[in-house]
Amino acid sequence: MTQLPSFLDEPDDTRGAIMKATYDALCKHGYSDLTIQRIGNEFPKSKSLLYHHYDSKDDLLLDFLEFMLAELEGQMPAYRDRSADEHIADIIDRTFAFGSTENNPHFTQALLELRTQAAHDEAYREYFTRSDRFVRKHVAHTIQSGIEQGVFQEVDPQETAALFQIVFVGTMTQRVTSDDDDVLRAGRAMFDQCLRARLLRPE
Amino acid sequence: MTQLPSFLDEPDDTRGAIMKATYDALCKHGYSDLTIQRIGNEFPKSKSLLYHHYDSKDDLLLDFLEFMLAELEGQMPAYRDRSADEHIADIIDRTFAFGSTENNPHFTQALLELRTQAAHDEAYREYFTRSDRFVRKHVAHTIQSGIEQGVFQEVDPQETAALFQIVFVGTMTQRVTSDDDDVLRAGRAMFDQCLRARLLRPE
DNA sequence: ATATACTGACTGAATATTCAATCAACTCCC
DNA sequence: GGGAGTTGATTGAATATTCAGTCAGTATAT
Repeated sequence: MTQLPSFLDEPDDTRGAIMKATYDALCKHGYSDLTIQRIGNEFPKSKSLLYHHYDSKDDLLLDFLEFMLAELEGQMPAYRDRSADEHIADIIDRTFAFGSTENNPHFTQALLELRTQAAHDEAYREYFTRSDRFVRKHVAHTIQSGIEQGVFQEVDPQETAALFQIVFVGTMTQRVTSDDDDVLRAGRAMFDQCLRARLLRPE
Repeated sequence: MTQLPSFLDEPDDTRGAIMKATYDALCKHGYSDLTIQRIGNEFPKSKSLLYHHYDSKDDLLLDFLEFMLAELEGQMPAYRDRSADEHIADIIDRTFAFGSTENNPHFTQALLELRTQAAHDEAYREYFTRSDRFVRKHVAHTIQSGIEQGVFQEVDPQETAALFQIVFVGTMTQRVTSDDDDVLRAGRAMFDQCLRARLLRPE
């Protein structure tokens, strides 16, 4: 039942099709073995067409990165009418479910492969720095609300969000690069306990 | 003052020299742009010699991975005669210092680049799965001691070690792939607080 | 008929790998 | 002790493959 992310299913426009092809090729071969040829192979149209829509391989991949980050940010759950602790619980759920067998493991893999390029590529690093900030702001804001609502103790929202960020990328990296599936389950259990101990207001 | 890791300084044997050359080339160009030619450029001897010692590029890189993991495991601080909470504090220190500007940022970068290959390379994944287990066992053992010594509350050592693992890879990934240097500082502050709240026995 | 989407064949550069040939050291026999 | 054979380290040049990018031209839709 592990299917293609919906946002890539049956793309109608050419760009969508190219994104899907890139996604498939990236998952199949990994970033370091990702070639225009291989993207072309996953693409219903011809390889040359890619150059009709993009100036270069770099150009294409940068657009793909933008596409992926937009999707990631779009997955951020809306605050809506829940209480802050329910919302935080949801975020934790999603953090640890991110990339699990039921939920697009390949999306996570692709994202990590892109992310690692940031080690050497200035442009990539800027994208991720920006995207991280967006996510952290969202989390910090939720924490802040929780404090105001009186459900959380008085913690520093920025620092808390930063820890969430670290745990998020840690989960992602761990899931994609290790076979040991118990680490995430166990780590989450302890993370829950720790957060409860520090964050939740005793009733 | 950010110098070469000592374990790569002035290698006397050929293998050591190849490892150093590979390390240098990897840091300089990144995994996806790592070529035999470039390794050869960092190598005092000729490029062809690499094939005398290794069957293929893959073969060489796999040996390099083994080399790096051995080094990583060797960096694990010894328990010695300290109390468990001092030792844990040391581990946290090292976790968040890992790859910081003073401490071989390139080593961390290289390690992450290798690690990401595990996403689509079975052999790499096995190596990291094993290495992770080694580190977790060490941490779990320390926690266990702490509980027996009465300095820690009764937590599950496996779960605690798992959280350490996630935070460790998260720190590593974050440091290498983002420009925002405050995340680690802030995340650590909150992690300290959370751990204290859950782990430390109130005096 | 014009522009836009699209294709398959092609190219030069880069890349991994191989090869034929030195060279230095070591062994073994007399 | 010294020559003859063996082995491993080393090299520069050669080979086969892969890759990003181009181009001349075909289809298609307006």
